[in-house]
Amino acid sequence: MGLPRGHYNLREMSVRTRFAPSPTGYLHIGGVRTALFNWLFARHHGGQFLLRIDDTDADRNVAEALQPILDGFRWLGLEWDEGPEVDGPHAPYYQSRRGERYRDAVGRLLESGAAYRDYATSEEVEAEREEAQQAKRRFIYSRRFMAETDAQAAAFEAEGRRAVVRLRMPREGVCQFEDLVRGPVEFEWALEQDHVIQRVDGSPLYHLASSVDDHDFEITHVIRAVEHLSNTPRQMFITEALGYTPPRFAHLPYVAAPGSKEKLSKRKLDKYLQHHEFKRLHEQGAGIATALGVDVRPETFSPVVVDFYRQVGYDPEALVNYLLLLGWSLDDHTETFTRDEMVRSFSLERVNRAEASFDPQKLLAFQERRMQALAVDERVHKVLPFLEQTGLVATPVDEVKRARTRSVVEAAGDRIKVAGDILEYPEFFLDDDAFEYDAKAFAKRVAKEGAAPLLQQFRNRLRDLPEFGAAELEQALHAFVEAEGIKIGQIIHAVRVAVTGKGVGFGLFEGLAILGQGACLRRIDRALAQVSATES
RNA sequence: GGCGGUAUCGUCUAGGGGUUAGGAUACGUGGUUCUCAGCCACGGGACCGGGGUUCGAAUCCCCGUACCGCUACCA
Repeated sequence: MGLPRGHYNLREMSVRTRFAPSPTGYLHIGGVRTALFNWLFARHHGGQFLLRIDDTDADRNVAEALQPILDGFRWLGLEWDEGPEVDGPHAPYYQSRRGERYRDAVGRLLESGAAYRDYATSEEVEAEREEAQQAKRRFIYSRRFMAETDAQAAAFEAEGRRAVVRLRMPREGVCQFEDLVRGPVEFEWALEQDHVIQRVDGSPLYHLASSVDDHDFEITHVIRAVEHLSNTPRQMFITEALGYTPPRFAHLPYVAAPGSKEKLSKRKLDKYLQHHEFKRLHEQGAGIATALGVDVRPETFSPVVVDFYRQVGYDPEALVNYLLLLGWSLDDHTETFTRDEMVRSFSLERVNRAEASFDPQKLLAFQERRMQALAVDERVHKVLPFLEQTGLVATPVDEVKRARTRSVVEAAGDRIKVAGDILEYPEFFLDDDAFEYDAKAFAKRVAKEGAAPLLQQFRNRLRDLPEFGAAELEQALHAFVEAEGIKIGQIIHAVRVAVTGKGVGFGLFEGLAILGQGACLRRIDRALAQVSATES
């Protein structure tokens, strides 16, 4: 504890950070948190944030797999200053198109002796590794197949061997650096392997490409997840061997799975679904997605993936605000941040060092708070696409339906927590004979002994009402209750079920007023007809 | 196995040699109400263990323990 953090002078430096997604087809929630911190750090210092595509290993369709990721960044409002689609002075930003730079770097490393051609097969190296492990020794590659001269290389090649390029790592001393989150860090060089930086086929490996690009793109601060902490020495070695100045490093704790300290993974959805709250989050989303006709297979639809939140109608500000506080805090009480406030107050000094598990409940709480803070019209705007997508209103929506939507949103109030929750109220958009009755609620409230006659009488009162506003309706119902000498519960639930099909919902009088007199009467008649049909 | 990291309510966290260890979320109880949601009030809930230093340790040091990460011709 109390480790000194890095103090450095940023006045003369233009801060440049990067996030480097591989084109996998989805944007991982943990990745977003890392990207967010990079973005915030750059914005805070008035610098640039760039996106670089790590596709050195990709034989897939990069464009297709990249699109959802770029869409995700845009949805979250994490605009990049240089990178795919926007380009910039250091283009291209795809590693697959920078082969020349990497080959050049390998050539220089070879020339200076910082790297060597190695003619061992992976099996041979693996055998050495096994042997060391058996003997409980540290594994250090023998460099048995190292070719230092062209003659040696030719000899190996005559045997039919082909070379990878390995780093000639130091075998004594320590690698030290100051991590901006974790303080001073030390690794023994001798524990480092002679990492491969170029494959047999001549393609570059990650550490080489990354180190070269970070220099080429003038990255000043590499902010990434801790799993890269132990990769740092080899990258510093490459960087320095190339004669470059290494960037500053900051290693963030990773986002852990709900209720655990394990790294959150895209592949373990089944496991997370055993976590009660995570399951609820997923189910709530799946309900909305199903109504939308969205594919909910786990490969594409998972709360681990950012797209999930976009699809079910979360507000990106809520997600970002939640993620910000996962591993970072300003003080002991500030929870809600606007984008400007985040940018203004973010600093690496206040990043936590321990991993933080993803808490679905807290995310939902941020989302609810955010929705509550939005004006009705803003919520209407968010909700409309969901109604359009399900055909509940036409595209584009007409003024009548827009007004109806507004009324429902206003009446539903806090009940609409994510925009997709509007789909809980289809009865306000469907014809009087098209919405469904919840069988259980119907049996309990309408088909129940004595309920129908009361409903019939109250229907007639509604028919005779000159004004059909919520206040008049409330007054009418209370008058009815008093006249009949019944309890309010005996009639109000029956009316709700008859008119909305459900036992639960927002204020009944608001609901009746929204539907209007004609619809209410027709709906009650429909319910009463259904009662007599079952009775006979 | 080796190397590295981390440890405060269930969860996210603030704090930090002497505090009633603070907030948020979740949870419980009560209130408001036509149901649900919300809102209001109240409540229970934490410094991983053991040594050491010290008048005093949750805080500093050491040793354990647990959890996690890395240990690729992946990124």
